[in-house]
Amino acid sequence: MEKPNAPKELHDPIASRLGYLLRRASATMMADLGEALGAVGLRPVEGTILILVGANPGCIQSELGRSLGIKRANMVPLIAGLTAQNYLEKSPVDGRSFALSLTPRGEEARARVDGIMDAHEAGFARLLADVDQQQLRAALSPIASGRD
Amino acid sequence: MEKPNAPKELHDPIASRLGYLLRRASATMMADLGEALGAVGLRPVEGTILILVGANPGCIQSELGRSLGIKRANMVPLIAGLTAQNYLEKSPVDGRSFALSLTPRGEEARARVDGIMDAHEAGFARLLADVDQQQLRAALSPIASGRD
DNA sequence: TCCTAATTGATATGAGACATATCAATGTTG
DNA sequence: CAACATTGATATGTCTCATATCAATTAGGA
Repeated sequence: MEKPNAPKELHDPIASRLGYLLRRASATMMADLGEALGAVGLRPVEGTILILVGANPGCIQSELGRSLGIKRANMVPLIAGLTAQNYLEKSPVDGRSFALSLTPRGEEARARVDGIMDAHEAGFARLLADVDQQQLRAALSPIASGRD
Repeated sequence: MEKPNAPKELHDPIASRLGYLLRRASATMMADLGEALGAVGLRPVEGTILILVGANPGCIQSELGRSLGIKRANMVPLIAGLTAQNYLEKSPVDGRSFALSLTPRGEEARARVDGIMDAHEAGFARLLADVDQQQLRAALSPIASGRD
């Protein structure tokens, strides 16, 4: 046989499929971001929410959910957790909804998250030296918007 | 105000991040593939396994797991399910592992899955008319291989 | 204005993906 | 042979995501 003691590697006709590549690439980046955000004690979703609230003070959790593709029901524990940890503040705007904003602690965390995300993306951008980043984003955007 | 009755849309400084785009694009394609594969009664993972076993008859489930980035523990119910439904056959090669192969029913399903996946990818390829597909795959591959 | 619709936050609940720890049986290697 | 690694399996826990339902509230059309 050609390579007697080589670890067997399967022929993979799936590896070239776009959907599969997206899934695996996304998982890789999510795992990396998750580790990086461990330094702040936040998960990627939570970091994302802080950034989004920072950019949209006064927004309500339903809007956040729509923007992130997260169902209302699943936003509840997320916002509750961030509020309980004093990252977010709620103030009633309606009889039913609350304007969200960052607490000072939340703003501090948001800034750290932003820096961590920059570094995280820069690391992967290095893997893509010879790829047109603008074109890559242009390619992914319409797919990402496909089902919201 | 500028647009009185427009549904509020948040400013989203996250939407341009590569990792986020990958995650959303991947979710969109997975959902679409999931629907398409509903016609065969298989989930995306299961379809992928049939294709992989078809291309590598005699492989064992640990190899499949490594190739797909699925932990050994999580392969067990997958292979058991496909075997119970008579898509896969096991024959002992070791005292501990089994050579996997497609049953006739499995081969038939594999062929249908392959066709469905082709159509599925073609649909999204249309969204990327002006993007170099080769370059896109070249960009994603190194990221996808980052953490296995 | 009044009645119906839709929206919001909340709760309960279930499916699926993925991880870790552990185990017995079996191979492999020094 | 003895130490180690691998395989399949089981149990278990977390996280994401989905649906159904609810009460309160708001918005819109007749």
